[in-house]
Amino acid sequence: MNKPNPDTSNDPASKDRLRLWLRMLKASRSIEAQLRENLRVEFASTLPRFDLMAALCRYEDGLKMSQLSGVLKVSNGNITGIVDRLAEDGMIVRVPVPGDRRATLVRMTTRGREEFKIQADAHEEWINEMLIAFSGEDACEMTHRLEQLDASLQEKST
Amino acid sequence: MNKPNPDTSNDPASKDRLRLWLRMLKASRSIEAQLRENLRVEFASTLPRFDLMAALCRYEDGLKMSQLSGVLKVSNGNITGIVDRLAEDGMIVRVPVPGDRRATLVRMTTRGREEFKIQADAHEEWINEMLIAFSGEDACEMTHRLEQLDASLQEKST
DNA sequence: AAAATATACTTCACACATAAAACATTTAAG
DNA sequence: CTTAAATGTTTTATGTGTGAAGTATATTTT
Repeated sequence: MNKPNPDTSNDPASKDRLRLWLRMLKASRSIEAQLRENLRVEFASTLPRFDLMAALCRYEDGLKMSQLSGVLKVSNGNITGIVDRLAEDGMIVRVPVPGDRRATLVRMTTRGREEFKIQADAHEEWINEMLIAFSGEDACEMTHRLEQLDASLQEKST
Repeated sequence: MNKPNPDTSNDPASKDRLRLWLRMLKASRSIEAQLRENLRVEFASTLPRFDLMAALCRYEDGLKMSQLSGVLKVSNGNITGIVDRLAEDGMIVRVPVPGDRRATLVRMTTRGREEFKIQADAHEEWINEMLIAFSGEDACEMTHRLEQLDASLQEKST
């Protein structure tokens, strides 16, 4: 009775790691929820739209649908819908790729770039306020640890 | 030209905090995606279902819909759908609340409790493997920092 | 060059997620 | 006691998110 599961009882750190994950999940959900709310209220937009524009802004020449899907790590079908709506709003355009009629290039419009600049500045300021509990140094150290985690996660999936 | 936004240029730590957030988001999305995949493949289930059962298991007497909504911090309407599907699968039951015909109490079934126990053990082991890059001590320290963040976030929203 | 494969994207069926409106019931006010 | 306000839940409209199937076009094999 009350015997812990053998798999996890082997590793006394298991509970500590679980606690860490639950904390991490709570913190990131909480921040994400606030960002979504801010984007909705201030810019009538959403996080996926913001993320997609952020990705596109890093590539002056635009990205193909499948590249967007890879960069944002969401499914192909999902990208279709987000691009549809952003295109309707005139933030981005679909451009045919010469020499390959299957593919579509997606590029920011001038209006999209202007609008994104405003949103990105606000976004940085929101984050700055929410993470005010971390000094610059604290933040760098946490980032470093999370980079190690990321490296370790990539290893496993390879 | 090239003048940084005045709001954020005031605080030199702003960029460090933004980097931290992007890392945190990447890490938690990556872990969440793996958990979702595991739940789907191993148990034909989802993270929202798992979360709801986890919440319910902490309350032997069950929870009302609105309490579930509060504990899980998702909208009322959302809870309705997840409860519908879990009830269809016999994991939980809706029980009328005597004296208040508006409310419904939701409780785990015996089968639900058995099934959740299996899933929760697997879940802990998945997390243990994914966070293997952190020693028990590292994990505790990170948890501590995230708790500080959480406290700071709660403050602002109050 | 015809047939098999691979690639790029969209569509589909489903499960979440939200805010807002609708509905039912209870409680409070006058 | 009857209306008004508050509470508890569901419904609706919309926007993600997924995996799998479908369509169109390119590429490779034979």
